[in-house]
Parts: sequence; C-alpha cells; structure tokens
Amino acid sequence: MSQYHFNDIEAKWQKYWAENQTFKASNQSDKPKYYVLDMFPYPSGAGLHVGHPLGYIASDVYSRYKRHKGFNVLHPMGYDSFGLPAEQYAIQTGQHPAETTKVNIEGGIDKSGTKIKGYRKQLDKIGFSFDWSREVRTSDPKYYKWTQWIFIQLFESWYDQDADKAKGIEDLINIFSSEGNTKVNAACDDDVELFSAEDWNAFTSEEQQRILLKYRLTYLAETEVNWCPELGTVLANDEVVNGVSERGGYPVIRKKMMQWSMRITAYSQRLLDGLDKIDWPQPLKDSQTNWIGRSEGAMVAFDVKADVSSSAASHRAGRSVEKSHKIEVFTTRPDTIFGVSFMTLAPEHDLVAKITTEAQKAEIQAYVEATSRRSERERMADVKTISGVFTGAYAVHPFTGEDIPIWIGDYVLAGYGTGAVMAVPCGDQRDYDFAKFYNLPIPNIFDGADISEEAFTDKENTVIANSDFMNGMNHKDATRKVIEELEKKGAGTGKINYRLRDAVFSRQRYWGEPFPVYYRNGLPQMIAAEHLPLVLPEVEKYLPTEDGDPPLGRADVWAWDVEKNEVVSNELIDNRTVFPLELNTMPGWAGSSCYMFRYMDPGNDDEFADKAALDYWENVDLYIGGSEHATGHLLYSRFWTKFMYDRGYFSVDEPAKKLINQGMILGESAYLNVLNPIIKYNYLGNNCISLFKRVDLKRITSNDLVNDEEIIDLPEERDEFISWLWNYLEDSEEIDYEDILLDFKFRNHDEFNSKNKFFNFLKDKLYFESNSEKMRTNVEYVRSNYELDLDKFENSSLIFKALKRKKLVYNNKFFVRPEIEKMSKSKYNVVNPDDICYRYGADTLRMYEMFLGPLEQAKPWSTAGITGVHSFLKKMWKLYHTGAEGSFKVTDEAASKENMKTLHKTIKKVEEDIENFSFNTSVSTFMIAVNELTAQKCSARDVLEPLLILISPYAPHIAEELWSKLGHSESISEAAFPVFDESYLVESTKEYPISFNGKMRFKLELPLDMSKDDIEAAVMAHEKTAHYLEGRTPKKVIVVPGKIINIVG
RNA sequence: GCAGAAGUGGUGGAAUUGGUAGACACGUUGGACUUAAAAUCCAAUGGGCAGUAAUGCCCGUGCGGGUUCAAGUCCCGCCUUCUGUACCA
Repeated sequence: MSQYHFNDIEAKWQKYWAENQTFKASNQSDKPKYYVLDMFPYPSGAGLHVGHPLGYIASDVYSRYKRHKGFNVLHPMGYDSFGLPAEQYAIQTGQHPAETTKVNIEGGIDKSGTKIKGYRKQLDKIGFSFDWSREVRTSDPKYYKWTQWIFIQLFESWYDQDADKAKGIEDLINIFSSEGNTKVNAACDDDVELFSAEDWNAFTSEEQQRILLKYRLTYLAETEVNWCPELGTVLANDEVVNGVSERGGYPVIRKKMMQWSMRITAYSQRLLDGLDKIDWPQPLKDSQTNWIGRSEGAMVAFDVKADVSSSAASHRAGRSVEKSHKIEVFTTRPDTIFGVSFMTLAPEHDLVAKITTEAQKAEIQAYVEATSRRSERERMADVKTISGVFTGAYAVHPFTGEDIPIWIGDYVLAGYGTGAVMAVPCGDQRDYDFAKFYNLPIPNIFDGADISEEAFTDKENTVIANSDFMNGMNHKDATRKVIEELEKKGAGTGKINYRLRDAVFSRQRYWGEPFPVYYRNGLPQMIAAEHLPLVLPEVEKYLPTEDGDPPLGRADVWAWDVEKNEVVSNELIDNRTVFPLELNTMPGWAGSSCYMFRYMDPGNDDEFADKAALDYWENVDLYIGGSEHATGHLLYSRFWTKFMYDRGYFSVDEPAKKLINQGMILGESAYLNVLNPIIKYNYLGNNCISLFKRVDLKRITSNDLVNDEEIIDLPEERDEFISWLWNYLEDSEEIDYEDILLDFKFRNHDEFNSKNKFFNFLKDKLYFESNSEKMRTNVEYVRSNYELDLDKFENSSLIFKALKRKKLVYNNKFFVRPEIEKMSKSKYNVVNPDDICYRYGADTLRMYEMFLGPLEQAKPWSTAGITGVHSFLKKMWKLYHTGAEGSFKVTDEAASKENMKTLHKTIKKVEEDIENFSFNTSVSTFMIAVNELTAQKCSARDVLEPLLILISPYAPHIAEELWSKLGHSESISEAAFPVFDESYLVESTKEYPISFNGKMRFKLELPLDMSKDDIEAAVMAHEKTAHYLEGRTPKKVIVVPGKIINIVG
C-alpha cells in the first residue's frame, strides 16, 4: 500500500534539486532567455508568514512553466539586508547588525537566546526553483562594492538636456574650458552663474570643483530635508506619510542639512515617457505619474514696486531703495494673467522679509511665526481655514502696469514651484476663496462665465475676454500667445514644472553602505574604484555621537590615506595625505536599485557584471512584488537603470518589462469577548458602587453567548464575595477607604451579628453589572471551526491564564469571532508556512496559496480551506496507485477518447491560465481533471504522464516523485510542456440550452453540423416547446449554432 | 477633492469575445465505514412557493434606469468599500 507521504517525498526532492543544481541558470544557452524576479526580502528576525511567499510561489510557478516551455530561465533570490530593524536591535542589544542579519538568513541562536529558523530554511521548505548560486546580499561588502561604484559613476556624470542623456563629467570640463557654460543646457542647480572659458580657466581648482558639484548627478548640497528627531535621521519624501515617519510614526520636521542628493529630476520626463513602454499595472503607473507630477505652464516674473516708505530690511542692508525685487511665479494658466488681482507668497518665501512695509511688519512677523510653529501635519490637515496677511507691498502687472497687492498665505507651499503664486480668483478656486475672504477684487476675464458663486476652472470651454491681445481666444491659443508676449518683454517664458524633487541620499545611520568619499578642504573626493569596497568600520555603539554626528562618527579608524589608499586611524588626519571620511551612509534603496542586473553575474569582482551577461539577459521579463514600492524602489530603480544605460553599461533602460503586484494575504484575527463584571450594591435605593479588585471576576465569554453590556448573574461568585467581605470586616479594624465598608461596620445592624444573617441580608442587594471588551487571542489556539483550544489557550500566557471561564459557556466550548486584518505578529494572527508544510506539505501550501483567489487581489487566509487542496493531492496520488493494494499502476494501453478529451481540455485551460497569471482557476482545472480521470478509471501512461508535467509547476514534489515512478531518471523540470491538440475536443453534438424570452427552460442534444433551419425545426417540433409556448406563436427564433437557441414570443 | 480598483450564495471565488449565473473548493446537513474518534467515501446544498413525488413556478450578480432576441458582462445616473494621492498654482 503506497500512501502519499508528502514529508518524505518533499525532503527527498528538495535534496535532489540542491545536489544536482537543477535550477542553476547558465549565461550561455541556445534556448531563448526568460528572467523571472521577485522583490528580494529584508530578512527580519520574525521570519516568514504565509503571506510572504505568495508572490514567490506565483513567480516560481511561472518559472517552472517557462522551463517546460523550453526557456533558459533565470530565477534568482537574495536579501535586501541593510535596514533599520537590525540597527535598532543592535542599539538595544549591542549585537552587530551583520551577525543579526546572518542569523536571520541562515538560522541560529541570537543574542537574546531566541532560536531563529532562518529565511533560507523556510524558503527551502516550500520547494522554490531559485538559482541559489546567484544569491546576493546588499550588506555584503562584495556586493556593496558595486553600489559604491555606481555612486562614483553618478558623481562623475552630468546630464546633457540637449542630448537628453547622462554624460561623463570630463566632457563638461572640456566644454567649460573651451567655451564656458553659457551654451550648456544641463540639469543643474538653480544658482549657477554664467562664466566664459577664460573665467573657467582662471578659477582655482577648488572653485572649479564647487561649480562642478552643481552639475554632477549626485551632489552635495545644503538641502531642506525631512528630519526625524526620534530616529535621528533624514527621511526621503516617500518615507514620510502624513507628516510622520512611515516607520514608527514619529514626527518629522523640516531642517537644512548638508546632504548627498541624487539629481533624479534630470530624468523626470524620461521616467514619464518610459511608462508607455513597460507592461506594469495601471494603478502603479498612475502613482508614478502623479509622483513625478508634470505640469505645463509658464514662469512669470513680476517686478516689486519700489515703495517710497520702503522696507526696513533694505534700509538696514544699506541698499538703495530703488533696487527692485522680482517675484517669480509658476503658473499652469498664463492665459489668465489679466485676471490677476493679487499675489500670494508662502510665509517662508525669501522675499517676505525684504518687501514687507514698516506698517505691516508686526502683523507679517506674527503670521510667519505662527505658521512655522504649526507642524507640516497640522497645516495639511487644516485645509479649510483661510488665512493670510497683506505685506503692504505691490507688484507691477507686466502687461497692464497696474499695482498688484502682495499677500502671504499658508495655502501657498514653499516647496512647490517658486513658493509664490499669481492669484487669479476668477479662475482658481483657492484664489477665489482667499479673495472672497479678504474682500479682494475678482475681475472676470472669461466670456460668458458665471463667477458669482465659484471660480470658473473649465479649461476646455474657456473663452478669454478683457485681456487685450488674447480676447476671444481659447485656452490653448491664448497660452501660446501670452508666452510669446512674455518672452518678448523678457517677463517670462514657457516652462514645464515637475513635482518630483531630487532625492536626498544621505542617512545618519550605521547599517548602510558607506560613501566612497573623503573630504579635502571640505570638498568631497571619490575613492578610486580599484580600492573599493570601503568597508563599514567597527563602532562601539550604533547611536549618533554626542555632537550629533552619525554613528560612523564613533569610528576610530575612519580616515583615508591617499598614499597608501587605505583606511587608517583618525589620529593620522593631517589634511595633506590623510583625510576624514564621509560619516553618512546610503539609504535603503541604494542596494536595491540595480540588484536585478547584478544577479546576471553576481560573482564578478572586476566589473559590475560581464557585458556579455548583461546583453544576454537584458532585463527582467517578469517582476513580481508589492505595490507599496511604487514611488520608492520602483522609481529609483528605473532612474539608475536609465543612468547606467546612458553611460553604456546596460543595454536596456528599464529594469523590468512586465510587473505584477501580488495582493496581500490578510490574516484572520481571533477575537474573544472579555467580560468585566462589577459587583454593585443596592441599599435603600442608593446605588453604592464597590469595586473589589481583590476578587478577579474578569472572564472570557464565548462569542455566541454574551454581547455588550450584558447583565449577568453569578450566584456562586456573589456568595464567594460575601463570604470574603464577611471575613474582611471581621479581621480589619481600620477601614477608612471604602465607603461601603464603613457603612457596614458602623451601622451595627442586627444582620451583622452572624455570618448567616449577613449573607441573607446582602444576597438580594448585590448584583452584577458588566461591560465587555474585545480581546485578540493568538490564532494558534483556535481550531478550524473557530473553537478555542482551551488547554493551549490557558497554558499560553499569564494574561490568558488570569481569565476565568467557568459557567459562562455552553458545553464548555468557546468560539472566537474572526475578523480580517493585515497579517502581523502584533495582531497574533500570523500563520507560519513551516507548520503548514509539516501538516499538509509544501505542494499543498503552494497550490492553496494559488487557489485562494486572483494573484493581484487582497484575500484573507483561512487555514480551514486548505483540506480541499490537500485531499485533491491525495486523490491525485491515488489516481496513479490503482494497482493491487494501492500499488503504483500506469499501463501502456491506449487511452480512451474520454481520457484524451479530459487531458487536452486541461492542457488548453492550464496553458491559457498560466499565460494570463490566472493561477487560481488552473488549480480548479486540475481538480476537475483528476475527478474526471478517477471516474473514468484512467491509468493510461499517455494521459497520466503529460498530466504530471502540467501540474509540476504548482506541485513540483509530487510531480517529481510520480515522474520517477513512471521510470524517468531525469528531473521533470525540463520535460517539454504537452502540446494541445484541438482534434480531441471536437464534438459531433451539442447539448443546446433552449431559452424562451431569455430564460433557459430545457436542453436538447443536436448535431453540431446541423443547419440553422434544421435546428429551428427540431426545436419547434420538440414536445416541450409546445408546453412552454402555451399556444402562442413565436415571433422570432434566434439560433446561434454551437451556442444557444432563444425563442421569442 | 482627485485618480485607480472592486461590489456575485453562509465563506473564498468561477463565468477571458454579451449566450445555461454560482465552476472549483470551504462550510453546513444527512448517510456509509468504525467500539469511538480521525481519515475516507456517498448524497444534498442561492432564496422562496406549490406538490407524496417526479417536477413546476417566481425571485435572484450593490441601487435606479436604458440598449438587446439575450446583460454579472455594454451605456447613463447613483450608493458603498478598498487602495493610492492631495492646498501642486
């Protein structure tokens, strides 16, 4: 009797695959290539739960399918192992993050004594077809050597906007020395000044370096950053959510700091354009598009009117009062420029202090201060309150020459555009509201628009009026015309603005890539690539220094000797040959931005990857991962890939052709009712409340038994209580803290003379009142029918032990209430894949995760449902073991027509499903196939052999086992996918559904080659037709051959 | 507010081009086997009404309309939920 011993079978084949390196991909092959990638995980100590492998299983099914289809498949895995949790753990325990990381990946016992199974072992149990020979870890110096190398390439590059690509910095130096920078159209800082070739050549080397820093694709600059004091680090925009840190939820403030930045803005347009060429989910593309935030419009400069009374600031600066200021604004509606009736600056705008008149100074200052005190979060939350202050200054309208009052208001953001707007109240709702609130004029410059209630914002139906040269024009023409006029006057120009900001690249942390940078006279210098990696130094503590330097400031050996080309002790710093090294480290996304390319040649120590390997694998064909990386990893990765393409390292400019976001698997939390009974005392109509904490009455209740605010009766507890109270009163002399006790003590009732009387007296005056609260319990103590396993529950922890349970249940059974939530350790609802593998097997886990629902959809996990898939695999095992006493039996007899029909139906459906990533439906298809073949008592090799190949991507272990029982000595993984043959499905008859007025009434089997007329005749002749017509004559008979017949009448 | 996705039995979900709504599972109920339990197997299972029964009829894909011989699917207008994003000038 051969039974399905999945644990043995799975261990056997996992060992086989590892020993034979079955899934090792070669960089040379005659087969077409296919690259399937999962987003590599951060190896956390908590280990995997069943939600994590979902995407890995899907990509594994697809990889195995592609191998069967004859592709050379690259399917690697690694770890994004730099990160905050290891660092915070290091701060708490002193354990080096490298050790924590190693244990989390490879398993072991960590410093606190906790046994960690390790990511790798957990992954191996699920039977993935990863090529582990290509594993990468971002925190491995052999790997981050190349992250540092890419950083240097970015430093040594600038962006030529005319050629629309990144070029080497030496090109730029050549241009500067031969013709200056006047003709250079580069992505650079806003504050570059023009110089000629002579100027350039006359500059000192330091001055030249400072200028070049404004052009490099990664540059050092004082930037306003998101500073999180609690975490002691800056955060990228995408790491800040609603004004607090994404991780931990700590407040984030704006602060100016010297930081490395990445000039991602140079790639704004290409990052947008590239989206059209890649097959990524629309929501993800939309969020990248929004994040980049392209808007077309114009820059307009308004002169500030020189005022006689003038500003105090200018006086103090000793400048001439005539010196005029300009306010630059960005607008998407330059066509509405004649509707400008005021301007608004952000309170933080540089000009505010300079232009404010003496009279308005106090009010403006108060407002600016009030705004700066409000956190970013408050400002964002409060969008309805309108506030602002007049500066007293006026700007001059570039066309009409009219005076325009300049206000400040916090609805204008310092961080977007120029931090100033030209307010057109008739055409913008925010300007309109502001104008209404402060009684500013609202001139109407639209033909036929009603602006009595709200602004007219409809671009498409705009006809401009009261606007001089634009009168009668539509939005498009007027915009073109006004830009032309502005340019003529030198007052403005057309401009495309992006919301995307340059990405801050410095973090004040320990556990990240060190920058390959040292400082000479405060100017950053790159360490030559041949001396990389620059390895993280040892520090005593992983905290910032007392001076506020990052943790690397604690390293004693952290200086660069330019002669020896090695890291030396800080004591040797002389700023001649030994210089201080950079103290910041790189952010989390540094290591993940190009890792998909490093997999192509991960062992290469001489270059990032061999050119031939890069050319062969191109980029990822299928990338599977979570949508939470939309504006982080996936944007940065596209940026770096485009850069590497520009510089000739990569042959493609996108990291992944197709991307799928797998939906989250949600957990099913188990909630208990906890009843909190309070004993109350009713005497002479007064409710005296007494809460005796010494008597713990808290108890759990079965979910189906007690609801909120239930009043309960607990006679036994009540008696117990009275007895306790009696003893208490007897024993204690001094009772001065409980009113009710005083009441008893001094009343000296007859009832208090004996315990018996006391009992009778109190009995009907005491009652219980309760409130109930929800409490989560660990799903590990819950059976599949939602019944609580009381033994496990009570032995689990002290909190649970303290909850008494007697009498509040029927039949001593508790039921929990399930609730769907995100699966997480803190919610006690995690289900461990190891447990599932142990109980049901990896094949069951894999199939069940696919069976749960569409890959991209969020869906709840329910362990109860897994038995369906498990018994399917057992049934399949039986299908191959129909011999005597359940022995293996497959015959070489010819398969029946029925058998072949089932097989080919299954081939067709499964192939279509996999190609469409509809894995859930192919699992049902397998179930149907096995059910049918079992009913047909099929044991033909011609059917059962191809069936194994079909199912092998989903359930590879059982497939390998049965494949070897069929007599094969090679692994099933390379077996050719069965070819669908239509001829097996051709039918001669069809069971037509016969409908009357669209309602299906009965079925009729008719030959498929029957003509329409014959079909109609056959249907009309049928006895049931007459019955359903009830004597009526049909108006029309619709016959769709091969599909349906509908009789109307 | 804006953008995107989605609303189908007790539950997860099928129905890919408009053509038999509820595939495949879970759960539930009944039965077989068993000392018993587990496992396994068999049967029933959208709701309602009528009938001993075979069966028949009605209602059913968030709501209200529409197009069509035929609508879960297409069109118009709503409602709800989820996700992302937001004084973006």
